[in-house]
Amino acid sequence: MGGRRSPAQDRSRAMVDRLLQATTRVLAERGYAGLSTNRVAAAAGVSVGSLYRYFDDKDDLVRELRVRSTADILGDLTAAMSAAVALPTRDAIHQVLATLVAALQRHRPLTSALVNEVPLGAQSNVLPEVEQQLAQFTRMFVAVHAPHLAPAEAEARIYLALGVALSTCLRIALEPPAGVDEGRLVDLAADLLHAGLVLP
Amino acid sequence: MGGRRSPAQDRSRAMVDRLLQATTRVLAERGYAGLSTNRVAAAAGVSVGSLYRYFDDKDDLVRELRVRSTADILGDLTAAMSAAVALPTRDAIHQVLATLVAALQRHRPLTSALVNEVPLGAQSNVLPEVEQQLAQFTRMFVAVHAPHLAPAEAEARIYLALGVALSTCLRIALEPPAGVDEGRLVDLAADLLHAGLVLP
Amino acid sequence: MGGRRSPAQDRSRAMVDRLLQATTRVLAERGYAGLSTNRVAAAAGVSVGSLYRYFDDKDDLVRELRVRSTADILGDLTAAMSAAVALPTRDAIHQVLATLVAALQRHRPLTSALVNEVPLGAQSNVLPEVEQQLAQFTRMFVAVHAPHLAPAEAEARIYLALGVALSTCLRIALEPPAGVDEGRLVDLAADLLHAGLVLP
Amino acid sequence: MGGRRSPAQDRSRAMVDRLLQATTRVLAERGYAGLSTNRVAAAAGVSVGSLYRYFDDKDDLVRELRVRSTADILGDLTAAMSAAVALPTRDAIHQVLATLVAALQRHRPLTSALVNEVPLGAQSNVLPEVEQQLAQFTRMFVAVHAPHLAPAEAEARIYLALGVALSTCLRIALEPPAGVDEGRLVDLAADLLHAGLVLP
DNA sequence: TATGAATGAGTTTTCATTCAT
DNA sequence: AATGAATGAAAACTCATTCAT
Repeated sequence: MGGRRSPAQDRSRAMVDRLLQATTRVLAERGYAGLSTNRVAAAAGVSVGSLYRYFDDKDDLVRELRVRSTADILGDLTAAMSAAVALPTRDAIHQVLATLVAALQRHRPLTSALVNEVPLGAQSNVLPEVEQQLAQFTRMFVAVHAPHLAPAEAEARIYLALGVALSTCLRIALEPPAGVDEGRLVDLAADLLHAGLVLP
Repeated sequence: MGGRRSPAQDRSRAMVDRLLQATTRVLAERGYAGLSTNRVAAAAGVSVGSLYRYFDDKDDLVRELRVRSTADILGDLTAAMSAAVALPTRDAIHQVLATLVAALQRHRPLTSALVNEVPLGAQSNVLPEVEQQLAQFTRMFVAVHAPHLAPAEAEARIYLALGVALSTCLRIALEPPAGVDEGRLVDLAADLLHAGLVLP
Repeated sequence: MGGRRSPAQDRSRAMVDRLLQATTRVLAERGYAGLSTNRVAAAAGVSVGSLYRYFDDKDDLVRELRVRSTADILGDLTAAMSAAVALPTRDAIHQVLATLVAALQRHRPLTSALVNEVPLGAQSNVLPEVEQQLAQFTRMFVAVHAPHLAPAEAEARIYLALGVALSTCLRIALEPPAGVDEGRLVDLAADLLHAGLVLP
Repeated sequence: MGGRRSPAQDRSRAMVDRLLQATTRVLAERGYAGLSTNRVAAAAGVSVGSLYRYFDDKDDLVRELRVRSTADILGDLTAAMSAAVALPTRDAIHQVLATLVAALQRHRPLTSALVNEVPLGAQSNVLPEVEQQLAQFTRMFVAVHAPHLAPAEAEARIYLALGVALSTCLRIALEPPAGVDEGRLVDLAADLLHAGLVLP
C-alpha cells in the first residue's frame, strides 16, 4: 500500500488513465455505437497501437472502465457501511443509500454512459461489484438487525432489497424526476427497505 | 374480430413471425452485438432480401420485436389491472406484480436479450410502454387507496414504486435466485410496495 | 406494311409501350442510377415478371428505348433529307439541321435522359442510328455538291461534319444558351458546315 | 518546386497513384458499371480499407481521377493558348486544337472511360474545366481577331465554336476513323472554326 | 515502446432476375 | 399471361486488430 512506482509504471498508469478518460468522453459524446478503438485512441492523443499495448481488446477497455468507476464508488460505500453499523437500523440504511446516490451522481457522466450505452452482456446487473459489496453489507445487516428471520426468508429479503436499493439509487441519481425532492426520495427508499428487511 | 385472412396475408404474417422469432433466437444466442441482418435471415431460413421486404432496416426489426412483446405483456398487465381494482390494496398490488413477473417470464429470452444486450440509448428504462402503463395504474391506485397523501408526496412515492416494481419484477423473472421461492419473492415485493405506497 | 394486328399483338405492343414510357419517366425523375426494373414495373403499373416477359433484361429495356426514340427522329430526318436534295447547298444543310434540332427538342425529356444519364457503353456516339442516317445523307450530298473533292478528302470532311452536326444539334436542343437566338445558332451552324463541306 | 518529400508522403502519394491507376484500369476494362471499390482495391493490390484511407468514398475516387487528368490536359492547353496569341488567327486555332487532341489522346483510356461510361448527370459536357478554359480563350480570341462582331453575334459564335471544338477534338482523339489522316482532320477543323469564328 | 498504415472479414442494404402460383 | 414474393450475389463502407518501422 502506498508503494513507490517506477517511472515506467507511472508512464504506464498515465497512459491507461488517458485512454480510459478518452473512452468515457467518446462514450458520452458518441454513445456505445460510436465507440471505436481508433476513435478512443485519437481522443486520447495516442496511437491505436498503444491502446492495444495497454488493453487486450475493445472489451477489455470497457471492462476496465467499469471496474475503475466501480472501485471509486466502492470506496465511498465501504466507508459509509463502516459508519452505518453503529447507527440504528433505518438510519444505517439511509446512510448507505444516500452515500450511494451521491457517489453515482459524482460519476454521473460515466455511470450514465455505462448504464445507457453499454450492453451488459451475460451479467444483467449494471454494477456487479457494487452489488456484491452491498450484498455483503445487507447480509451482515440482516444478521444483526433481523436475527428472527429464517435463513430462507432472510435470503429472499436480501435478494429483493439488493435489487431495490441498486435500481432505486441509479434511478434517483440518473433520472431524478422533475419537481420531486431528491432527499425525500432517499428517505422514502430507506423507509421502504427498512420495512422490507426487518419487519416481521 | 375473427377476420378471415387471405393466403397472401398469411404468408406475409408467417414470414414476419419467422423473422421475428429468428431475431429473438439470434439475440439470445449471440447477443445484440452478434445480431446481423444476414444472421437473422439465415436463422429464419430465408434470404436477406426477404428480410428487407418485410422490414425497413435492422432498427425496424428490433423495434417491431420490442413492440410485439411489449404489446403482449401490456395485454396481460391491463387485464390484471382491471381485475385488481376490485381487490383490497395489498392483493391488488400482488396481483399486478405476479402477472407482470409471469408475463416477463413468458417472454424471457427476448426480454433478457433486450435488458442485457440492447444498449438503451437515452432512455434508461427497458420496456417504456410497460412502465407507462404501470405508472397510470399506480397513479390511479394511489388516488384511490392513499388519498391522504399530499400531491408532492404522492408523486415521490409513485416514482419510487414504479422503479421498484419494474426492476423487481425483471429481477425475479430474469435472474431468479437459486433456492429462494419465487412466490415468496412476489409476496415480499407486494408487501414492500404496499407499505411504500399507502402507509402514512 | 400497315398490316392487321392480332389482339395479342396489340396487348403486347401496349405493354411494351407502357414499359418504355415508364422507363422514360423514371429516367427523367430518378436518373440512371435510380432506374431499377422494379421501379419501372411499378411506374408502369405492371409486375416485374411482366417486364421480363417483354424484355430480356435491363439493358434490353434501355436499348429498346434508344432505338424507339431514334426511330421517330429518323422519320423526320428522312423526310427532311428527301426535301433537301432539291434545295441549294446551304439551304439543304440548314433544313436538315433545323429538322434535327426540332426533332430532338420534341423528344427533349427522353433525349436528355439518354444523353445525360445513360452511360454509352462501347459506342461513344449518343444516337448511332441517327448518325448513320446522317452519314448516308452527307455522303450523297458531298458526291453531288462537292464532286471535286478527292475520296480521302471527302471522307475526312464527312467524318468531321457528322460530328459537328450531331453535337451542335444536341447542344442547341438540350442546352440552349440564355440570350442567344436559337435560329441564329442553326443559321451559323449551317454556314459552318457548308463552308466545311464544299469549299475548296 | 523540386521540394523534398518525406518517406511517409511518398508512400502516401504512391498509394494514391496506385489506386488512381487501378481505377483507370478497371474503368477501361469493365466500364463504369463494373467499377466497384473492392475491384479497384484488388486491381491495385491493396485492401479495400486502404482505399478508404485515401479516398472518402467512391465518388471521391472518380472525382480525383477527373481532376487529375483535367489538370494535366489544362496544363497543355494553357501553354498552347499562351503560345497561340502571337500566331495568326488560323494558326492559333490549329495550335490549340492540335494540342487538345494530343492531350486527350495521351489520356485516352481515362477520357474514353469518362466519355463513354460515366453517366454525366445534370451537366452534359465532359471535362467542364477544359470547356471553361477553352471558353475563356475563345472569348478573348474573338475580341481580338473578330472585333467587328456585335456582342450577341459574338456570343452565338463562341457558343457554337466551343461545342464544335470540344466534340471534334474528342472525336478525333477517341474515335479516329480508319483511313483518314488525323493531321488533316485537325487542319480541317481549324479551317472550319476559323471560318465560323471570324468571317463576316 | 510508440506509431499508424494496412488489413480484410463483416455489416447493412440494393436490385436484377427467377419461378411457383 | 401475369403476378410479385423470394432470392442471393454484389456493392459501399467500417472497424477491431496487427505488425513493420
